[in-house]
Amino acid sequence: MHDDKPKDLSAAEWKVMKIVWELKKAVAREIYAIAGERHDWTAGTVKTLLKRLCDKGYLRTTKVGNGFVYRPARSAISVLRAAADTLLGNAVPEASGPLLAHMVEKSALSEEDLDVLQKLIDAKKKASGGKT
Amino acid sequence: MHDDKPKDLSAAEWKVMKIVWELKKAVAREIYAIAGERHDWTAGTVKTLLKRLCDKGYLRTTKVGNGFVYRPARSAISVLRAAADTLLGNAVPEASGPLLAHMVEKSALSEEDLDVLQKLIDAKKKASGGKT
DNA sequence: AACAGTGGTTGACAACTGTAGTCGATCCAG
DNA sequence: CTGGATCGACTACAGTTGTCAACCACTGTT
Repeated sequence: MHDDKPKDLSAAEWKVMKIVWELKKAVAREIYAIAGERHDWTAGTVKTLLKRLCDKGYLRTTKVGNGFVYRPARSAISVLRAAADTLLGNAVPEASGPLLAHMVEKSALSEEDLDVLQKLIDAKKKASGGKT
Repeated sequence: MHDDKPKDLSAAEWKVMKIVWELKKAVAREIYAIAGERHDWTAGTVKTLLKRLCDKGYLRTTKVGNGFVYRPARSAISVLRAAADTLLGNAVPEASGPLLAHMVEKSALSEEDLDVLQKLIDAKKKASGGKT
């Protein structure tokens, strides 16, 4: 296609994306409602953001009746990963550890998530442990 | 002064901050040099960014001779934490686990960092393990 | 004291963002 | 089919960001 360089999301766009990721698919009205509640945005504002997100390739639409059904064109996790990479790229290396620690603390993680992380960390320890 | 609401850093500003965080303190010339190498920015560009960072309260300056010595007004880790919180806030909850996993994989972590994380995760597991 | 360098301040300008209203097409109820 | 409700496209507009050049003040040198 042509999303070679996926343009980054702006703050407001993230918020709209979050709504759509949560709903998985949604029509305008639903999005306006949640966005209105959550951020006090008028429909006009959300319209613009939806449009921009379509243009940027983050949303796919299918015509239905009067309007569209919106659904994510990219998974939340993949977009988040990219954002995380940027964040890590901005981090001075000594800060990565504390940064990760902070995030782990702040996150609500399931047992499974914790297991996965635990294993990952174990593996990393073994891998690096081999140094003199 | 006026850092009630620390304005967010823009992408370019992060890059300059990173340089200053790395150097801990630096004069213009040093920053121009690294920024030039790293991002192909002209001195003019960096000047503007430095100015904006001062205005936003991210850099403190002390007059020395002709110009300033720049140094971070906020620690890298605290700024990163804030950015991380934003990121987590943008994440749909199911994604936090995978997100963290991705970041742990991608980061270069010291043994100590790994220890800290391990303990954190253990603690979390125990805390949540008591259910059923 | 005059000058060349270095560096901060300003001004510029296009692109992107945040916010939102208007308008014409479309759909549903009557 | 007619009228009201929706919805997406388009327009608007101020503020932020990315990029820089021009200008001016201060420094250190000769």
